[in-house]
Amino acid sequence: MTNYKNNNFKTAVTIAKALADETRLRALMLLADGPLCLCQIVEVLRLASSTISKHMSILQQAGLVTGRKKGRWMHFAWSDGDSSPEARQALDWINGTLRNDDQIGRDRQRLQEVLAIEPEQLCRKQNQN
Amino acid sequence: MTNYKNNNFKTAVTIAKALADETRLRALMLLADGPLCLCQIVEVLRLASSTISKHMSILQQAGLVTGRKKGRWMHFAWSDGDSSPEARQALDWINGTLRNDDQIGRDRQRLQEVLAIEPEQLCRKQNQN
DNA sequence: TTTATAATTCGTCATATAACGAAATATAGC
DNA sequence: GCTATATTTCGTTATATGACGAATTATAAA
Repeated sequence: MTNYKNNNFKTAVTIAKALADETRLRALMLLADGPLCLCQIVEVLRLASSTISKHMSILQQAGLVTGRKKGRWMHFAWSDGDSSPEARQALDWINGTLRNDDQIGRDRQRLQEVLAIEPEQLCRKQNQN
Repeated sequence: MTNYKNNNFKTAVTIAKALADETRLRALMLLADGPLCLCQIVEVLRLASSTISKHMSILQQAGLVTGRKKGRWMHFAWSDGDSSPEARQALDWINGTLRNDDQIGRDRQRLQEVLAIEPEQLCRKQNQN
């Protein structure tokens, strides 16, 4: 007999909602090979930085992604170790499902181009409009 | 080299969207022990039958659930065998995550009461308001 | 064929969500 | 301290979604 309050339900809904958006899935999959800063994700997905920031916040709240401030830059990464088992399983599912997807492949290709640009130059370009 | 068009992305988004709703997760988990007809799900979740019908349709489109007409009744069940691997993995994830959840447990308990009532009586009650 | 009824579809409303640009915040470098 | 700048927060707008009841559809029984 246990009094343990099993609250996986809220967690699962939060995770599923976080995954239920094309932009967030693409952003999540961009992190497959390592951390990225916001402006790099912005450059690949071609959306406003405020929009991407909100999306990353939702992914963080679901425990799928960690965001660490390194100087002026935020480094977003998959939350492998320190996340809930539910989040880790969800990451496995998404990664297994989308690893070979075409859209994700195109995004990764564009990421390679973006990685060739200095991050500083990238952000300056984005903020000068 | 392959020309195979890998379209998992749309599939994954559809599945994640299907899972991103409390009512749908509860309905999905109600099917853990076997098929149910619409009016039974309606009785447990206490929502309008049109609402539940829409939810089940979304779960079906995502490949998570099958609906078979048996006479006047629809029998909804997990789509174990004939679904996409993505859907099956998603089902595994959700089932593993929510199997011991409190909310899901309460729903199952109520399902036991509902299963004690004849389906015919159940539906008549629902349609006479 | 007519009637009853389980489920679905349709029309409507209220709420939630995603997008943007502008303003605010926080950190690095001077 | 001040200035530049990467990111976040805020306010707004358009679209998506979930709920309901009424109308429709499809099947069983009479």
